This record gives sequence, structure tokens and C-alpha cells, in this order.
Amino acid sequence: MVGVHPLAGFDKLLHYRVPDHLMGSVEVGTLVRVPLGRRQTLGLVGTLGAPADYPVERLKAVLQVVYPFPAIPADLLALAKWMGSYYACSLDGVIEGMLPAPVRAGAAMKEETLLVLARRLTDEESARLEKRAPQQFRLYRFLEPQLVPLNKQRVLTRLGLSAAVVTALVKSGAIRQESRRVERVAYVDGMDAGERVASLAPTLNPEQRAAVQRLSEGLARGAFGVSLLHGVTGSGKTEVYLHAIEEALKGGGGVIFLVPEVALTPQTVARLRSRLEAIAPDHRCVVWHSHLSEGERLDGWLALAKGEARVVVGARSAVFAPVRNLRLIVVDEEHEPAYKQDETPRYHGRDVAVMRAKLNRAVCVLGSATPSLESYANALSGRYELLRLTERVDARKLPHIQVVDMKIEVMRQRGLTTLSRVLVDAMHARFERREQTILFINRRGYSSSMLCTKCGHTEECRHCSITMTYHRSDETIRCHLCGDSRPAPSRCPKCGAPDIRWKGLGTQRVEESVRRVLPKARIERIDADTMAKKNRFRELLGEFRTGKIDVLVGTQMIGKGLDFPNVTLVGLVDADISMHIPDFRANERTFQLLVQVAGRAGRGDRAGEVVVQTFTPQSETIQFSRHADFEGFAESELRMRQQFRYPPYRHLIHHLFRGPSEEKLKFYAEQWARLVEKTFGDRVELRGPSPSPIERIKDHYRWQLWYFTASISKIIGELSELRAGFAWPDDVVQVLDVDPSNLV
DNA sequence: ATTAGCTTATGT
DNA sequence: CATAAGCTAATC
Repeated sequence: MVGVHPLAGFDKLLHYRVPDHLMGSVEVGTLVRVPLGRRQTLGLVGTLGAPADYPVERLKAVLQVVYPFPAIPADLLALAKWMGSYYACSLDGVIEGMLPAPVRAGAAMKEETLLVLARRLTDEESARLEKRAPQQFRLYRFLEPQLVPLNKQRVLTRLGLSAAVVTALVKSGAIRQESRRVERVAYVDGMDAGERVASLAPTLNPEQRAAVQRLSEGLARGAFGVSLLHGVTGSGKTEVYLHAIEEALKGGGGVIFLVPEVALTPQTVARLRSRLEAIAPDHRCVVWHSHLSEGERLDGWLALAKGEARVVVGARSAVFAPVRNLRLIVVDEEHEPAYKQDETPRYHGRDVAVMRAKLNRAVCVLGSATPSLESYANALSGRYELLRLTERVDARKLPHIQVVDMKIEVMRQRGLTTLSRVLVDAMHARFERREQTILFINRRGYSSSMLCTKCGHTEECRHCSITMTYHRSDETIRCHLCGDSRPAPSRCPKCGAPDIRWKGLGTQRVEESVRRVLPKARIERIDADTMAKKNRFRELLGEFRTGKIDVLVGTQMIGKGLDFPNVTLVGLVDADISMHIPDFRANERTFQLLVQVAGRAGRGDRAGEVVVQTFTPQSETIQFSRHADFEGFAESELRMRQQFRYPPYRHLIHHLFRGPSEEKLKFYAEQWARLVEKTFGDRVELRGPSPSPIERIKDHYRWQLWYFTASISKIIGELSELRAGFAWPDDVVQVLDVDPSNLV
């Protein structure tokens, strides 16, 4: 008897009888087909043994064992359970997410039947066979000289025989049938030929050696540990990974190597695989990404599940690969937002990796040149080990950085200003020397926060403690987490200053200001509006590169991997805007970009200059919500209901929010109701609580209401880090509860 | 998620 | 009394 999690849309463990012929092939993690009501579904064996409170004689039997090995091994099942509670989604949803599509579809292994000689017949026997069963004899004579097993179907068609002939010959013991899984030609990229030569590891520098040393010790210890490998681009992180992987493989362990999806170009994959396969010549290295065909995906997955392959390189979902004896997980570019899955089951690949390492007592390496706030904070607090690679390949000088307090600037210039004295002077100097300037504005198009230009105060939601967003259309401020809204104040509630309203300093306005200051300069703007014309973006960048433009004003787009040698000044206009967006990751993305842009400024051996303008006091801390997507959640849910023509929405509301009366749930129910009314014009009526609670919803909010605290000095810290040779200030971040492994 | 089966409204 | 709609509870 086994307990099975049916993958049918509800989370319950149901018990089934195991028929005799399947007895040996069922264990925890086996994928089975089971009857459920009047249908059939896939299910995952979760426990062995009899049910606690269900009569054994009424159990139905397992219909089929889909694979003769665990599809979701015990460690992944534990991970799935953890994800269910951590990310507030159903267990069966998580499990489905862990299985590749072809497996989920119930695809059994594709097998072929082979025929091979079992016993050589004596002359006498074969003579008798020839006379009594000429067809059998033909088959025998065909197979007798063969060196390898042959495909049954092909042999039969070739000889024009029926399957009965085989059955008879098998029965008499002359031949044998074998079954073998069909190997697909999954990797046709010529990597098998040559190339292996290039895979000798280059010698490591002392820093790399030290990092490898620490990781090897961790692997030898066989205990859970997370290391943050903080190394600039080109400092040789990959070599460190590879040496650690080699170490793990030598000890017989399995390895998962996660990279952001975009990094999975054929070239990088090919290079990595040849290196990895050189390290472990007897093993295949499975590559995992979204462009694989279903067959390739299935093959890779099966190879891992059966232990034929021990290494997987892949994007986000590769963290669920059924790797056996997992010893090491590498997460490259751990700060990348691509690790976050934006559909249910929502999860963060890096966090799941940390948790999976913990469950396996394995080593997890997070690598980045610009670590995420939470990982860095965890390293500072000692939860993660910090490994640094500071030696850069290009010995470019680090830029000078100035921070301008715009509140003082506003007082000095008597009125709201866009550009500070310092920045204007610096721009004049560049213009005279015929050098170039980039002004960077991180503006979010749709809305902005309420920010006092005098004291830096921002309005926060009284329920959620995140920054509220100013909506110009109806003069209100709204919380994007819970949806609460109230009229926008006209004066600062803290200091009483009249000009609290944020006049979004968009790119257009900055462009205007620059024109006033540098009337003769050629100025161009790059933002979403400019991008509307298709080739304009590339044109502009071309003109900028050839020096036809003096000042480039733009948003995020400027930063994307572009290198302009004549840029010696970078101005960050209102570096703190993104701090007030109620999702701290928006802020992260910005500052990582800032670091990249600023890091490239400079010409020849002359260091570049960076001016950072900010309203927020450096000492002030701002709260960010961990996941501000209540809105997104509600909307997607509603869209789904609409699509499938569910019953009237009144009913839905009742369903979702019944349960023990709780102030908060009621509040959310009301928000939801309003949303439904707005979206569908449906009149919504909230009913009182009813006795059966829906924990899922409560969990969902618990999940969303975790906070994250960071301070503006993080940005400054990042930049001064460039100057100070990677010495981070100690007090940059305070983090609450962002280490997933603390939350079992 | 799906569905059987129960309760309640709606209609002759 | 029949039929439809609303709703609950179970699925081993």
C-alpha cells in the first residue's frame, strides 16, 4: 500500500493498493497512474504503508508504474513541500512544475524490443527446426551470425515474418528478447569531435585558488553551506566553478549549474560541456533550457534520473533536475531577475537552489559581480561565506564619485532643480574638451511616489508599510500591495512643506534642462518614446559612438552592455527614484546598472567622473516589499476565471474568502470585490465567514507581507566600492528574513 | 480539478 | 412535480 499525491488539482494524500506484479518497482517518488473517481490521473508516491484512517479493503489499485525509478526523489519531494508553503502554492502545482512536459503528459519511456541469439543450436536441432518450423528456422539463421541485438520490428518486416514466430522461438529457448530505451540523437553540435584539447584548466591566480580551496573543504565536509562568490566580470569565476565541479564529481557527487536563460547560447553551452565532459569523461553533461525539443528534454531528464548523467547545466527550472547524490549547486549571476518565475508556481531559482542544497547537505555557490541585496546581506551577516575575486583583467582606473544632496541644492538655487551645480560644471568641462556625457534617469513611466523635496519623507501604506504610489489622474495615493487608497496630501505630513507632490523628472524634462545649460551642445534622448521608431535606437547609438552627440539622456536602455570610450562623465539624476518603487528589485536592477555604467566611464588612463544626485538622506532606510504582486495575482486569477467561463463572480468571492473572520482577510476580500466590480461590472456581495478555512489565501498574504529594508547608502556604497577597491561599508543593508533556508 | 449528490429556486 | 441553478463535499 502506498500514499499517492494525485496530480489532479487538489492537495491530498490518497492511498492505493499495489498489485503483485508492480510490487518491487514502487518506492517514494515513483510516478504512477491511479484511478480517481471515474477518471485516471498521474500521481506521485509520497509514502509507503497503510492509510491511517481509511479502510484498507476499500482501496483501489495502482494502475501502472510510469517509470521504474523515482521521478521526484525524496529530496525533491521535500523541496516541493517546502515550496508549497514558502510560495503559497499547491503541492501538486509544484510537482507538476518539477516534471518536464513530456513526462507530465505521461509519456512512458520509448523502448524498442531487440532480438538476440540465446543459444546456438546443434546441427541436429537446426535440421529438425528447418523441417518442422521453416519460418522459425529462417529467423534463427538470420540471427545466428549477428554480433549485436537487432530491432525486432525491423527484422520481422525484413523477413516477412509475424510476431508469433518470435514467440515460438523464444519459448524453445533459441533466442531472447531484450528491451532497450531508444536513444535520441539529442546533441548534434559536433562537440564530440576534437576540442577536448582546449579543456586543460588554465592556472589559477591566488584568489581563485583560495576560493576553490574553501569550496573543496566545504565539499569534503559534506555539510550544507552557501558561498557568495563576488568577483568582477573577467575575474575568472567560471574557472572557480569548474574546479569545484571537478571536486564534487571526483567524490561521486552530482552537480547542478544554473545560469540565466540568456546566457545559454550555443557557444557557451558547448564550451562548458566540453570542459565538464573532460572533467568527468564517463558521464554525460545534460543541458537544460527552453529551446530543447520534448524528446531532448525527456532524454536529459531520464539520463539524470537514472544516474547516467551527473551534471546538468541549465536555466531556472534545472534546479529541479533529478540529479542523484547532489553535492554542489552553482548559481551564476545570482542577481539576475531571470531566476524569478513569474507564473504559478512562483519561485526564485536561486532561493530554491539554496534550499535544495540545504536539504541535500550540499554546497551552494552564488556567483555575481553585482550581488543581490539579500545575498550580500546574508554574506555580511555570516550566513553565507563571502569569497572575493578582486583582480580585474582590464586594469581600468576606477571613477571618481561625488554624491550631491539635492535638498541643499534646492535651497541654494531657490526652487526645484533638475541638475546640480556640480553636475552642470562637470558637463561644461566635458563639452569644452569635446568629451561625452551620459545622464541616466531611472524613471518608471506610469506613476511615482509622494516625496517631500524638503525632508525626503515618503508616504507609506498603513497596512503594508510600503511606499505608496501617486496617481495623478484622480489625485490619490495608492498602495500597490493591498490596493488601499486615500487622497494625496498637498503638504508634507511630516514637515509641512507645501511642495510634496513629485513632479516626475522624466527624461524630457532633463533634456530641457540640459539644453538650457548647454545651448550649443548636441543632445539626444533615449527612452521608450524614442524607441517607438524602430531603427532610431541603433541610429542614435551609432551617432553617439562617432561623436556626433555630446550628451545622451536616457533610461535603463543606455546601460545595456554598451561601451563608449569617449564618455568621461556619468550623471545619475535622482538616483533614489527607484528606492520608492514598492518592489525592491526594481531598485536593485537600477543600481546594478548604475555600477556598470559608472564602471566603464573614463578615457585611457584617466578615470571617469560620476555625479550621483539624491534627495534621500544617506542615513535613511526605506522599506521594500518582498513581492508586491497582489494586484498581479488577483488579475491573473480573474482573467483565468473569465476565460473558462466560471460561475458568477459573487460565488468566487464567497469561495475564496470564507473562513474564520479575520480583519485582514475581510479587507482583502473587499479590495478584491472592488476589482471584480470594476473589471466585470458585476455586482459583488460579500458574505460572512463560513466554517471551512482556506489556508492557501492566508498563506499567500503571509508570503507577501515580508519586508526588506535597505538604505540609500547601498547605492553610494556600491559606487564607492568601485573606487575603494571593493571595500564595502559594513552597515549598508539590514535584511529581515531573506535567507530561505531559515524558513523551513 | 472534477464530479456526484444535495438543497434551493423557478416554473408548470 | 420537474428542471435548473447554487452549493458542498469527496476523490483512496
